Amino acid sequence: MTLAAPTAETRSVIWQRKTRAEELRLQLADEIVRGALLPGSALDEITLADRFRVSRTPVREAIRLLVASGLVEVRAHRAALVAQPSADQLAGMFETMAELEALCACYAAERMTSLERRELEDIHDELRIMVQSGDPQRYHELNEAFHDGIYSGAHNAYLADITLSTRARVQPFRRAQFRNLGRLAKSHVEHDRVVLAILRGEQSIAASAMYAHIVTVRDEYEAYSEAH
Amino acid sequence: MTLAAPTAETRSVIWQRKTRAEELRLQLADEIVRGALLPGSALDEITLADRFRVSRTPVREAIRLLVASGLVEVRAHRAALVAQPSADQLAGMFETMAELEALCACYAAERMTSLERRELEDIHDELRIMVQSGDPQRYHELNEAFHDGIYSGAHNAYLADITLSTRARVQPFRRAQFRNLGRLAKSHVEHDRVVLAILRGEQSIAASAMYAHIVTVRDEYEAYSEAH
DNA sequence: TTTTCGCCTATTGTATGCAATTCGGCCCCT
DNA sequence: AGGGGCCGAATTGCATACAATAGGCGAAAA
Repeated sequence: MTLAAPTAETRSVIWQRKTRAEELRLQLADEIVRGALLPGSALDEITLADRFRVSRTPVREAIRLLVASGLVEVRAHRAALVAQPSADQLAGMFETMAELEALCACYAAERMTSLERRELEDIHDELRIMVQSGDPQRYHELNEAFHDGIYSGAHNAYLADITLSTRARVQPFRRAQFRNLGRLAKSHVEHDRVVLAILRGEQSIAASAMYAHIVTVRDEYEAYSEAH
Repeated sequence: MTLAAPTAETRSVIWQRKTRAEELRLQLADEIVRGALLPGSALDEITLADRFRVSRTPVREAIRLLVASGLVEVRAHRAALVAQPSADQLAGMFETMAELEALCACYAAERMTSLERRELEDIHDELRIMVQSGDPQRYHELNEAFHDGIYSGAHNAYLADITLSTRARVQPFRRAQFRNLGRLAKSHVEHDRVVLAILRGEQSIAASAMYAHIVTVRDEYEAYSEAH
């Protein structure tokens, strides 16, 4: 979800190698995940084409790519909409995400190299500092890196793909969770259990700890959601 | 919105409601999964446009939809290719599929309605007959219905989606498995264990039985693959 | 006043033309 | 003779024009 460093030089190179449709896809996916484009809002082709200074063709291609990834929904002859799953669908996504993350943690405990384990521990330590300094934005970035590290540590590219994709699809519905500093501290305690189990190679403990962590994340979302 | 009766007239209307790109997507996905389009083969836009009597535009859109679903790969200014995962990637897909199917079976054992359980049993019984009559094509269709029944019985639409999608992506690499009549009988015995556990509501047994079933499917593929 | 029918407009879906880029082949140089 | 660079043909990427469709709006009838 992170874009390349925005130097003028690399941007021009990347721009020439990648197609405009691909750039648009990344940009739109980022805006949806970050919440700049809210679920249910319409993706008007002409407006987007005008905004990005391209024709409708690459805009349409980008939208089609996003459709299959689940972030966008279309009906024939209607504007594309940022996906707005029902409560049931969202519950299923959270449930599945918990299982997938737990599975990644299980495999990670089994398969991570010692280098990967050290890197995970480093990120975890940085997160501990963030809890105290209380920078939600930076915490969020490190948290993503933490989970990404576990995905790749599972040594299963396909599993990592669909887990990350699931996380992205759920992300628009849990943006406000890191405003609460108390949540950060609790989250770190949960991470702690996961890291300990992974470092020790305790697969089932890693899985259940991660599952519990995701369930807590879901509960926090639901509590926040009910209150607003 | 109410759906009209499926007379020839309304069918033509429905046909016009869908877009050509969507039709193409379904057609191409079917050909890829069925093996008419082999992994690694090029999807030439002009050839496809000519074949389906449309312009390149809907062909391109269909390809973009398939790209995001993982059945097709593209590089800028190169022809799209039917996805050809490496041995490692394929192994990861099989491993993930086993976990996802096991998870579906677990939830199905917990959540299936009595009607769903009866329908699953019916399909299972039909499969038993197919094993004896030995119609591989019909067996394949019923087998798909069997697994689909478990997916929907899990009562988690998102999990069902990604499991089905995973199955589709792996399908091109296990087409020849039902030629072997002995395999059909063994497969049915494995199904038997799964069905029994689901009907009894034994979640963990259902999951492990399904996991074992998928692992066997993978092993059969690998044996076949090595021999050819 | 309400409901229904039909036209109109705004937006999406498709076709086509042109630009950009890749790759194969040829030529030249060493 | 072999390797590297350059040019051309073919294919994809993008822009624009046109067609088709769904929903809005208004008028007319109940």
